[in-house]
Amino acid sequence: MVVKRLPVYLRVLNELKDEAVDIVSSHELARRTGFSSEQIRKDLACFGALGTRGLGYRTDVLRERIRSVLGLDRTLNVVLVGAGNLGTALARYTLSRETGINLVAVFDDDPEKVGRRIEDVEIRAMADLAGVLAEQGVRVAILAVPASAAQGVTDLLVAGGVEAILNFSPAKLDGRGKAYVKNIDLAIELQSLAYYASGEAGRAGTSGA
Amino acid sequence: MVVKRLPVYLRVLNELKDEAVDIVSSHELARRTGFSSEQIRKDLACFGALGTRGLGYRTDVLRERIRSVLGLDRTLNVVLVGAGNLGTALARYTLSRETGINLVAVFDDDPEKVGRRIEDVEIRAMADLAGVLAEQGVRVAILAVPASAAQGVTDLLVAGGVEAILNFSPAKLDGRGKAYVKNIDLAIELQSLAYYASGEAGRAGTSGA
DNA sequence: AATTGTGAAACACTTCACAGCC
DNA sequence: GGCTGTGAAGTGTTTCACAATT
Repeated sequence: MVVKRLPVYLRVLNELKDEAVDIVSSHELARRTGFSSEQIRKDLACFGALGTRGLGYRTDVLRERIRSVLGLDRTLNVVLVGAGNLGTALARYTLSRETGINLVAVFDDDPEKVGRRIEDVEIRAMADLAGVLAEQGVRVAILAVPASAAQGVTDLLVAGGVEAILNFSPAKLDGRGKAYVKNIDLAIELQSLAYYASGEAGRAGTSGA
Repeated sequence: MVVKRLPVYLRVLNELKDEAVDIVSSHELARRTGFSSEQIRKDLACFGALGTRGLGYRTDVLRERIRSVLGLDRTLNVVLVGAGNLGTALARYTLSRETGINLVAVFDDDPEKVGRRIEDVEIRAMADLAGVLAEQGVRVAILAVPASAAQGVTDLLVAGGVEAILNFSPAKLDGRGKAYVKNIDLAIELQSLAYYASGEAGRAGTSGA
């Protein structure tokens, strides 16, 4: 799928911007991303011819185009639910990097945690969730709650208008036909690694999620 | 790819074990995993016919078979490099769950952190890395260091015999033909979500990594 | 000469359809 | 009747080969 590669292009384009490189070829992008040059040309062609034959692609044009396609040219308000170890780390990670993503609030149902801050974002009670979603026009959420609570929280998020959920809990979630759910299950990733370390797989630098 | 689904089956089989269910059909597995029943039968058939026609699969047999295929029937020693926010959270996560994975050590190059403990695992200096890898027969590593350090650490890990690396740093890593590298880039996942929240994508519960 | 853009071929993965079995 | 196992068809993605452009 194309969309998984776009943020990779964006990362490289940001690096190129720092290096003050104006023009880049699909071959150079291939070297830096690990994708094939043909695939890169196909990807880039699919949102309008941008390159110049014999020369390459203008980095600034490409960067803005990808940001626009991803919707990162508009501010993206995100909430995180679950302020445990993983949730807190994810919050700090999101806040610390220039990803174009604005974490507006963190929620947890533990009264002990409510009122604390992660950097300058307050941890709020679940009761406030619907209000914040509506007020801030939040359409993306990160979920880092126990599996048993995951579907319930998902339903609250969907009811509040959230359209995309990044789910770190080990549960199969139903977006109720309204939200896209992307699962990242760390236990699954670790257990998959066991397989690759057992010697069965081909040895190659593979670009995962 | 089959191997990404095996840990999902394993999770469901563990749930079924808790529920004292002895036999399960591909349809029930489909309901619980979100995969299609045909796909499940194909997956399970690929490591030997295990089901009984008209009945289903024996959960205990299936569970042991999958654990064996994944290599989880043998103890899997894992190290983690990088004890920042994310690394620490990953360490706690790995230690807190019954994943069949044994975190033997955490490494960091910050002298401030060396000597501290995460649960009962000590944070050690990078200088100790090669020794621990050899002594404990470590073949899997988790990488949560800044992008700039990632390839250097990868080379140390590969030199020490590591065969699979779960990489959380935003960098394309080269396993030098010896190690399988699986990337999980949180920034990429978040930026991809922006796309799905912009209304371009079909609305369905999608099972990601 | 170098590079993009793209139809065609190759490949991988998923779904369909149904035979075989309990 | 219900379920597994599987060849065949379908679908989506990647690679190949090369024409078109600067």
